Amino acid sequence: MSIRETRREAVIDRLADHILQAGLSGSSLKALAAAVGASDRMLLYYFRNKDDLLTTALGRIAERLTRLLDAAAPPEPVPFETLLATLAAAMGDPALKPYMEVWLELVAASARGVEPHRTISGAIADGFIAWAAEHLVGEDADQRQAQAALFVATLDGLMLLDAAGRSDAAARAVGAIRAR
Amino acid sequence: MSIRETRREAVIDRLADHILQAGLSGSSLKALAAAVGASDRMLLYYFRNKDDLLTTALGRIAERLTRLLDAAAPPEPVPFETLLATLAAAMGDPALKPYMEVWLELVAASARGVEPHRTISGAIADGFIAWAAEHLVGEDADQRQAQAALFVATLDGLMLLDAAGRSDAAARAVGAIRAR
DNA sequence: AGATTCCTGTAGCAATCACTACAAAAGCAT
DNA sequence: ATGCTTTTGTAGTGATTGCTACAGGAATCT
Repeated sequence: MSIRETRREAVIDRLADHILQAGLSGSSLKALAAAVGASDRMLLYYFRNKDDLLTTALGRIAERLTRLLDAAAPPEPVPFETLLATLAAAMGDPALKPYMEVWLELVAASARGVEPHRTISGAIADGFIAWAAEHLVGEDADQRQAQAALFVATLDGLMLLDAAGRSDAAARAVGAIRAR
Repeated sequence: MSIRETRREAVIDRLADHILQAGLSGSSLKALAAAVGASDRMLLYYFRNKDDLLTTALGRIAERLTRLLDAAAPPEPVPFETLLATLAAAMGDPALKPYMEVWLELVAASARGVEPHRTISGAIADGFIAWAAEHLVGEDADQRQAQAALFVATLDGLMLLDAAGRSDAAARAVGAIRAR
C-alpha cells in the first residue's frame, strides 16, 4: 500500500467520524478538512471531488453500522417482535444515534433524487433488509424477505418518530407491537 | 383584512406550492420569490425572516395534507391492517408524494435539532398520530393511541423505504402485514 | 546532478446564501 | 397640493459553497 493510500485510509476514518458527529449538512469541505487536520485542497487531492469523498466516507460509515448492528443482534434468528424490541432498545444507544441521523439525511436527499445519495441509500436499505432477513425466524425465504422489509420499515419509522421529537410515541408504538 | 394581509395569504399558497414541488433544499428566498412572482425583498417584507416564512408556509402545507388524508381515509374506524393498506395505496398517489418528501426533509433537519424544523415536525407528528387514532377501531383510548403511534411509524417507514428507492421492498412489507 | 513526478500550501474563483440600507414610488389623509 | 405611511426596486453586504490555478518543495528515478 502506497503512502498515499495509507493516509487516505486514515483520512476516511476521520471523515466518517466528522460526518457522524456533524451530519451531512455540517460537512462542507472546509469543515471536513479541519476535522481531518488538513486543507480542503488536500481532500480534493485524495478524492476526485466531494461526491467521491462522500461515497467513500459513507461506505465506511455503513461498514461500521453493520458491525454495530451485528453486535446488538441476538445470536440466533428470533421472531419479529423480539428482534424489533431488541433493536428498538439498541437504537436508544447514543452510539447508534448519529448513524440514524445520517441515514435520515441521506434518505431525505435520496427522495429528491440527489446523487450520490440516492444510490448510496438504496444500497444501505438493501443491506438493512438482508441483515434483518438473516436474524428473523421463518422457513420460506420469500416470506422472510417480506418480513424483513416490514421490519426495516417499522424500525425506520420508529426512528423517524424519535427524530421528530416524539420518542414517547415511539416507545408506546413498540409496546403496541406485542399487543397486536 | 388589509390589502397586505390579503396578498400575504395568496403568497402563502404559492410558497406552499413551490416548497412541495422543489423541496426545502430548493427553496432559497430567491427561488421562492421567483415562484411567487415577487422579489426576495418583498418576501422579507411579508415575513419577518425566512424562519417565519417557512413556519407559515409549512403550516399551510400541513393543513392541505390533513385535508388530503381525510379524503383518503375510510369514513368509519377500521382495523390497523385495513387502514395501513388503504394509506399505503394512497401514498402511491403522485399528489401525496411531494408531501412525503417535504416531511422527510423536515424530520431529517429536526433530527439535527434545526429550528424551526424541529418544532414544526413535532407538531405534524402529533397531528398524524391524532389522525390515526381517530380512524382506528378500539375501545381503550390509551391502547388506540399506542396503535396510532405504531401506525404512523410503520407508514413513515414504508415511505422511507420508498424514498430510498426500494418501493418494491415497501410493497412486500405491506403484504407481510396481513400475514402476521 | 539533473530531470521528473508527487505532494501540499496560498490564494482566489464565481456562485449562492439570508438579509439590509437607501431611496423612489404609490397611496392616502388633510 | 402637502405631508405621512406603506409598499417596492436596486444594489449591495459579508459569509460560505465546491473547486482550481499556480507554484514551491520533497521525493524518486536516471
